[in-house]
Amino acid sequence: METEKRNQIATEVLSNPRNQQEEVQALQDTLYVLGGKWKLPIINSICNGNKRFRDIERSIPGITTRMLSKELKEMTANQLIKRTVTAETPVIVEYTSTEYCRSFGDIILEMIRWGKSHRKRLKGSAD
Amino acid sequence: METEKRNQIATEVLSNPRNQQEEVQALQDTLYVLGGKWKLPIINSICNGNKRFRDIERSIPGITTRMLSKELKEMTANQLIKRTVTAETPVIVEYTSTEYCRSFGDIILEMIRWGKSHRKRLKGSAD
DNA sequence: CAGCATCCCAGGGGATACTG
DNA sequence: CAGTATCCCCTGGGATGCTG
Repeated sequence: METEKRNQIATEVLSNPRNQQEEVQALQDTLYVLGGKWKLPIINSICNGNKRFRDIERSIPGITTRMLSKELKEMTANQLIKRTVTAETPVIVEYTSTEYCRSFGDIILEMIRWGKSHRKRLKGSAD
Repeated sequence: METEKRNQIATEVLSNPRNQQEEVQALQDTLYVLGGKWKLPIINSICNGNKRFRDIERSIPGITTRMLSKELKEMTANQLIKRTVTAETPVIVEYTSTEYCRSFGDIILEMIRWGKSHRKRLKGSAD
């Protein structure tokens, strides 16, 4: 194996230390926005067309109403999603994704792809 | 705006409910492996060629020795990185990425890209 | 259905100090 | 340099129950 050859994620960009600082910051920014266990699954769910509270809830294994409620509120405040109330006798609330929200699409796709590729490893090997 | 047109991240795949279950699971798997504040920055750092403890530490703003130590140990156990001891008078330890580790490359790239694009928004708007 | 309120706990994670 | 050890706090997040 070539010890010389540095492990690099990308090409020239990352080899520049000056750039690396930027990269790290950018990465941490993203991690900050996406922090927590549920934001990405929620975004994913809504982007997939789920609009109603219960629908979203059911589409995400393991989430509780409390968490969904909290995140939804926070994400609405952060312009990630839009909350719309339609009827009011039996209240109908709908959540939809904003452009901002959809900007996570590629990240989510990559993560789904990764998850699929490595599913066996998660089960196969002892922790 | 077309209410008909579902917000979709991808094309045909996601429109199938059967598939969606898989996607969610895959997403959550990935989130599980990558959980926490530091794993991705650490992976990124090591993949960028940082090998020594101090170097990695310095390359990640905000991380503490404790956290780095903990994560490094865990990630070594999980085959994400490899730990090699060279000299022993002044102990020299080097961390290098495994193939498995590098499989996160695309995710990291996407997140860096996102972070760069949305930097202004993070500062511009009040939380 | 669409949530809010409460209770409660594990553990993620920071600060600081110490060792080989 | 390369960590380990403690102390300690906060909050993410689960369970459960209640309201409009």
